[in-house]
Amino acid sequence: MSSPASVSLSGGKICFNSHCKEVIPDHTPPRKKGGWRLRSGEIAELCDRCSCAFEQGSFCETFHSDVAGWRNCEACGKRVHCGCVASAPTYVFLDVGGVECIACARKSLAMAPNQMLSSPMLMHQHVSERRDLPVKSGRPITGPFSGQWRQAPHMWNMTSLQSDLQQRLSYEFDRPSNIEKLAPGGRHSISAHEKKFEELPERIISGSHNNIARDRYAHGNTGENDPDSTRKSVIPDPCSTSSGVKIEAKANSSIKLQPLPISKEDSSPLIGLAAPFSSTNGSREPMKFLSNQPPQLTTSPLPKQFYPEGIADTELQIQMRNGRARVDARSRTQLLPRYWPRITDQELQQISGEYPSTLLIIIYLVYTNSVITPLFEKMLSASDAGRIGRLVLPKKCAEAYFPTISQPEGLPLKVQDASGKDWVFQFRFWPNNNSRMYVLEGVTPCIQAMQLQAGDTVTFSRIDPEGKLVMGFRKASSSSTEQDPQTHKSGSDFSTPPEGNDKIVVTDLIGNVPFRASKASIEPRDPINVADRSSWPKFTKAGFIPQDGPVTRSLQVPSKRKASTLGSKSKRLRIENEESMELKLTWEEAQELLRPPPNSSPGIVVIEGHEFEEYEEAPVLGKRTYFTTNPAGENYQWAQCEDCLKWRKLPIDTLLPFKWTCTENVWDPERSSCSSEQELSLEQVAAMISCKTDASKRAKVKVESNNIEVSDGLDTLANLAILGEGKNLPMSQPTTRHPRHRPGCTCIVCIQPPSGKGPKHKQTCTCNVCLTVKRRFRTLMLRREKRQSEKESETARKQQQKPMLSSSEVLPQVGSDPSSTGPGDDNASQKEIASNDAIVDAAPDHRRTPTAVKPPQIDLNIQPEREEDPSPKSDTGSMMRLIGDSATRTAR
DNA sequence: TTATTGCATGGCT
DNA sequence: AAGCCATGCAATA
Repeated sequence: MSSPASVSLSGGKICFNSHCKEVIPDHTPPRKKGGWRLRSGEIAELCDRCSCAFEQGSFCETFHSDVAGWRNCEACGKRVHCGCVASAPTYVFLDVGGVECIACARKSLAMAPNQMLSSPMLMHQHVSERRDLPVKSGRPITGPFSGQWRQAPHMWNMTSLQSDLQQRLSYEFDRPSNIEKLAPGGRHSISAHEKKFEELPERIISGSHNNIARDRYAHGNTGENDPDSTRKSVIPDPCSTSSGVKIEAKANSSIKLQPLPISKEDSSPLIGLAAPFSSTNGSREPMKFLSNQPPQLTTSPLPKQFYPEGIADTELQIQMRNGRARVDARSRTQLLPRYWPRITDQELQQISGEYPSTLLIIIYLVYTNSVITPLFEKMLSASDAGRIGRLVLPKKCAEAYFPTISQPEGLPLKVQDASGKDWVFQFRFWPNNNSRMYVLEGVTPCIQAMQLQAGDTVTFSRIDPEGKLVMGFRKASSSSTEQDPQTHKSGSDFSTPPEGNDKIVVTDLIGNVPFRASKASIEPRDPINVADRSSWPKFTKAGFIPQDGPVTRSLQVPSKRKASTLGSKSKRLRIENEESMELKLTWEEAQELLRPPPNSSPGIVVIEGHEFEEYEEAPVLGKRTYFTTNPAGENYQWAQCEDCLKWRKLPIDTLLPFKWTCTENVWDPERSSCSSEQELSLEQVAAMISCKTDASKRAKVKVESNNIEVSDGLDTLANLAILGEGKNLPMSQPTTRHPRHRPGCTCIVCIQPPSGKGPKHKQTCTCNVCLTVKRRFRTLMLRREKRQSEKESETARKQQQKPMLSSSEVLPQVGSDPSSTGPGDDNASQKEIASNDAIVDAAPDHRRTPTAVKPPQIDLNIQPEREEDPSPKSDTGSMMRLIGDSATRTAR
């Protein structure tokens, strides 16, 4: 059975279903999901009827009802045909025996993300079957971490941008209705399909989190049972609205799972994992994952935390610790997002592209013996970092994570810093407007020891079960030139853990994003072989070097009130920018991948003076590809198979569906199967992507006010390509809600296209912004052309002479080339391809043409103007003006 | 005079 | 419009 379907006498293929025998006409295109996956990697070809049955999950019911192997789901009792390949994706095994149908498994999965260790088929299906879940309107692109933890390892491994985006666009998470589901049921066994884990340490593989989970919940599954919880436990059970899961782990081969509450406004899970990591050279590096999906602040009372009144002693805290993390999590959801310890989507993508989540957990399992709960972080204000020595604490954070204090004098609080040194701060408050203002007093020595300044971020975490508070920090990158590189690292850089401490010494468990920096220290390797144990030590060998985007510190260190106000403003502006950038990344990613649905052209809507493509039908997500030009000048694009992750060379004008696989490689029959080898080695492909990556790095957009560097979305291979280069990676900053758009706003909307204030975008810039702008431009030009054709016969005749409106007609001042034969965007991209002989990140666009021609030089740096310019030949060269003009007309 | 403390103010979300 | 919080500032040491 090497081929999905045998060939019938009539030339057509016979349905793979042995009970069917129906002939599949030759002209029938292969169904993407028509059948199950064969061992060869191919998809069993079924006739329409069988294919439908398979897709509807009724295949075995239809054809195998009288065959042995049926069992009942342990949870719902539904019949499951075990042992049949056709049903393999529809159930999972339970450790405790028995099976669970996919639906029930999914529910469990929603609450126990470590079950991503389960069948990848399950996960795959899980991801792809989320249409049943509501998608929040208005925020189609959900939080960066949405679903990431629940992806199958292989999904992570092949996480390309589209995978991530697809998930974000396609589904949200189940909201576990009760936490008890976690304890029973058992961990799903590791599927035989998932070869990646065959090499995993036995202690990990064999370990079951069940015990831990039971332990966790037996110990006090909620704060309600905690002694300290009586202080202020008026919070409803968060599980009723919880959707997130926090992962905790022990080195003794177990994982703790803790659902984290998500506010009702938030649909994404809050997933936290913090893990010190010890590499082979003995250094220890923490890791963490956190959802950075900002939840809405709720108005419910804050849950009280674990510290009893007036107690800051670690030993005592231990006694109060049972089940606390859950309460913590509940609290966190009510904190302002800006205080969330976080990792950005981009970082996660980088991480996920390189190291599947499971690996991270495993690494965590192997090397940690503590559970780390990131609590919150705060960017230091000038006041915080000043000599007064008072660190203003976000009220909700203080009330949620620090001991309750009833007197303004507060109590001493012991916090361990990155070096293991204990600090004692006075945690107190001031009455303020019928409220309280919480501060940590006496932080100056600590701040100075950490060499922190305004703009840097301090982080607070907790080590369980000790309950030890740990304080880390993250330097604002702009200080990098001012400081010793050694000290510029985050507080979690822990090359020499204190001796005699059996526990992992937690340094910065929140603010640091180890993967980001570790990336620079990772040697390039095959991202597919993620289970290769030999590659683990490479993971975190070097210290973490925060790569925060440059921040204009001067704006944040005011000395006078006036300046202070400026400082305050600038901090907020900075947050805006940070958020903008984060949003921008997402937006760019989306723009890059979204395209009009088939047989439909986008409309244009103008929002606050900026136009957006509007699709009557849902836009299509396309697969991200990379364009290359070989030495012979031939243009290709490269795409990665969704299944086997191999890279295939395709014609340049090919438009790929989001989930594209080798079987759909009709352009190269020899490589139309996952079993066929890659034309180029991963290294070679990576090298090409590297070219692109470098190029896009050079073309990064910077926000004027703080010079935050923005990276385009990196996908797996791009990650691979830049690994080991030792280059600093940009890091997104904490974000907050998006502010109103105002003059001077540098948010994603207002900076589109890149304004003249910031770094100029070159004509050859292939950043997402530019590509999108070009694409919009082309779209609008085409629309304009169409309009003109309809209204003016004379114009129509001209159009007939030049079937495609040359950009030179619209922008004669921008130096179009007479040889231009296609839309400007295509030309622009092609020019770069031709001139650079390198891969160009191709914004998916079905109008792309393979013809390499000189592009019209669209000025990407013009200042957006909102006034309508009636003249399409405005000498401003402002594409935006043109677009705006066109858009405005279109909107009419 | 300087540092510290406690509270008030006002910008901002 | 309420509340947060960055910071000013007067009182005090």
